[in-house]
Amino acid sequence: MVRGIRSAVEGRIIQDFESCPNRCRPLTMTPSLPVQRERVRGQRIVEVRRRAKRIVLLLEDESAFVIEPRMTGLLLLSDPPDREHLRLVWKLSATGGETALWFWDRRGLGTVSLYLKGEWERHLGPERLGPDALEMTGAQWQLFCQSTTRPIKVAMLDQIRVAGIGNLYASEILHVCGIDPRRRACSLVRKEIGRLGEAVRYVLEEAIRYEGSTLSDGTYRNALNRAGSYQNQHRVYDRAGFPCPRCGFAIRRIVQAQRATFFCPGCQKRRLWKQLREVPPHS
DNA sequence: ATTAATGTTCAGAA
DNA sequence: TTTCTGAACATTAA
Repeated sequence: MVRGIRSAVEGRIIQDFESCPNRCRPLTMTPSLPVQRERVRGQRIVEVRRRAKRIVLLLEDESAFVIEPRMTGLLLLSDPPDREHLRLVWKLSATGGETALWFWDRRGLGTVSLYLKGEWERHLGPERLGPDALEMTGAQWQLFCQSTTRPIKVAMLDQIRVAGIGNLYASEILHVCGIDPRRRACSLVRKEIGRLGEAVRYVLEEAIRYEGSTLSDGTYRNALNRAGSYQNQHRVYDRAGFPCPRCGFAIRRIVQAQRATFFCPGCQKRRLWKQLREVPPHS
């Protein structure tokens, strides 16, 4: 998302910031939209940044928008999937006219907050969000695993411990490193933790390269409303009953912490993994 | 026609 | 202190 909107947004001045007329309920916004609007009109957006799963728009007075798309929120430069669920628009100055950044959100679970200088750092800081999954060192993964007795899959979704991994990718990551999602985090041995750290980076970078997963309900789209293609690379997610691409076992769906988990009982063993090889995408 | 499932975060309870 | 539960929401599939 950040890469998709950065060049169109950085350096531009916010001419106006408004809700879009539709029949949806208003989004969660702190402070309220009119207050946000008053504060940001006329200000330049100096930087677009990512922190875990949040998008940060830094303004010239050092306040910042923090956007949480949650499940279905999209930041778009044009061409929304439908008019119905357009929620917000930033009207931006552009050379020779106006451009716009839209927030579209089918379910409306997304949030848009405007924090003052000093405030946003706290909301993105260590009490609210752990280290970014893509920046974790081996030593940090060690500490992470030692820090809890919960199942590894559940722990990976705890954004205070490690920030940036969502439900879909947690299943994919554990399959790549051959770890059973039911294993307690604190039971992993050093070699497994090393593999876990590698798999996190491998899967997330791969998913970013494919521009995310657009599932059957048409969720993620990029800034130009184009579907991603990582769903075609899924090894286990949403593939219950299909053969594992690595060992051929039928993929299973279980529920952990009220969330769906997909894994392969054949090559994600409770104990040590066996030799793993590269997993090709399913056909 | 009703119900379950979908992913994410937070408040509040265990 | 840590972990778990339910609510928030819209839409679709069962």
